[in-house]
Amino acid sequence: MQQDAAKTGKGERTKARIVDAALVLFREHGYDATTMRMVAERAGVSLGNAYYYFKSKEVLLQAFYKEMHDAHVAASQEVLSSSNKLHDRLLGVLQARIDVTEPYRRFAALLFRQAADPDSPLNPFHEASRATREEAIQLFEVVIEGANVKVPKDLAKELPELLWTYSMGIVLFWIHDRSEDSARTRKLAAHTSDIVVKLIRLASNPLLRPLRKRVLELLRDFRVTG
Amino acid sequence: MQQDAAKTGKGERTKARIVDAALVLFREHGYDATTMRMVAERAGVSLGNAYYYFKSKEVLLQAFYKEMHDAHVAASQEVLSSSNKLHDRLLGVLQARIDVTEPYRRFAALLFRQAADPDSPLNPFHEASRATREEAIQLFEVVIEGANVKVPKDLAKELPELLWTYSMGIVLFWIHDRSEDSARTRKLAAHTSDIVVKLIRLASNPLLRPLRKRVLELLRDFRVTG
DNA sequence: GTCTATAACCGGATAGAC
DNA sequence: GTCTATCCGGTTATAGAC
Repeated sequence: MQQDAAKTGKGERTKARIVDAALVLFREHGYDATTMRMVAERAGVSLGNAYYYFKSKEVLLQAFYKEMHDAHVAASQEVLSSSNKLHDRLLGVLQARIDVTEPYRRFAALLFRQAADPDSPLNPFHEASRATREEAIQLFEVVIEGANVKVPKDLAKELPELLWTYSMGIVLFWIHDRSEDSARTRKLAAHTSDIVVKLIRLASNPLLRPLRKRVLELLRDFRVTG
Repeated sequence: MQQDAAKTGKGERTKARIVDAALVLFREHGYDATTMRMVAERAGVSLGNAYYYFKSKEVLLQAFYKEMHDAHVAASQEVLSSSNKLHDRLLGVLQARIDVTEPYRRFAALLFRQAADPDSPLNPFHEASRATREEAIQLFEVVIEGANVKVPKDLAKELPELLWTYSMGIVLFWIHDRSEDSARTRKLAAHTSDIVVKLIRLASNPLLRPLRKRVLELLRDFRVTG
């Protein structure tokens, strides 16, 4: 938490060495085949020492997740700065994620599995991962802000989180997608993003205001996240 | 696979003893705290023997899942035979599940976590669990069949699976729900089931036929299940 | 070929000395 | 903060009984 920018403490460096070792080994052998003993050895520390810094093997995955997220944001910049069409922007961000995470599909499955566990720190609804989640949602705020669409204020407020949820659905599909170069997921993203944009327009229709109000209220009331 | 109805083979009985032991211990101590050695001892078999019948600790959970499903179907019968209103029937089935599974919320989380793994036999999209999944979807077929609603044929065909998916969403919420007696989930089910019924009516509107067609086509094309 | 038992392995996790 | 030694439990190898 607190940390001198000038001299990075010894602990910090050791910790970084362990993370680096884990990332390399995870990439090379996969999560299951990578043992904590291997991680410790590569990092040049003892097994017990590795556990001093990381309570479990599982939490080492978080580092991996963070890395992927950063790469995703970077890869999204191109579309986001070149088009103001909602559909292009949304689809572009989805495609960027596939591009970036494609080599790590098996990993993503692990992350997803853990995320499904209510008690896991990786759980996206969990307090511990609030920051990560909010960062991910922010990306969709940018998607909307830069698009030339008019949506009712009430909907606009919830839209980023809704789109994030939608994108999580795409990820879920992708995890099960065995097609070459994730072609099926790419197709799915292309088709559904178009529909999502249409649904946003539909939901913005004044005639549907009562239903929309109700759904949005529900979302607020039952948001799992505090 | 093949098995005489008359004399249950010795193996069958041993297998049953192991499942029974596991279910009791899981209920009593939870999944993690229950060791395979405990299960074996309680079943009166050796550890190796338990593994002869069950390839892993994980597959023992399937027995638990099956038991819950059967109980859910049974508990659903009351509403299904007493009302022909779609909303009542749908909500009734959702409530029945909460009633039945309430004591096992922590378990359900484990099942869910495993189900999220593409390679797990518990994965609802996995070939191995096709039968279980179809059985679950069938329940929603009954929900619709006995209801006095008119929906376009194309939608009717997909509706059971759609409702099943919706119900899985409720389960996901429930897993994270820490409220007394799952009160929040019950409220969520009540509110959303009402909205779902309204959405079905909306989607049945002739004006929305083109969009509906498109969404349904998408569902068919991208069904994860073969 | 169907079933059962014993012993060992392996790796995640912890205790406690320095 | 770091190490060594150890535990613990899922899983496997293997040998033999029915």
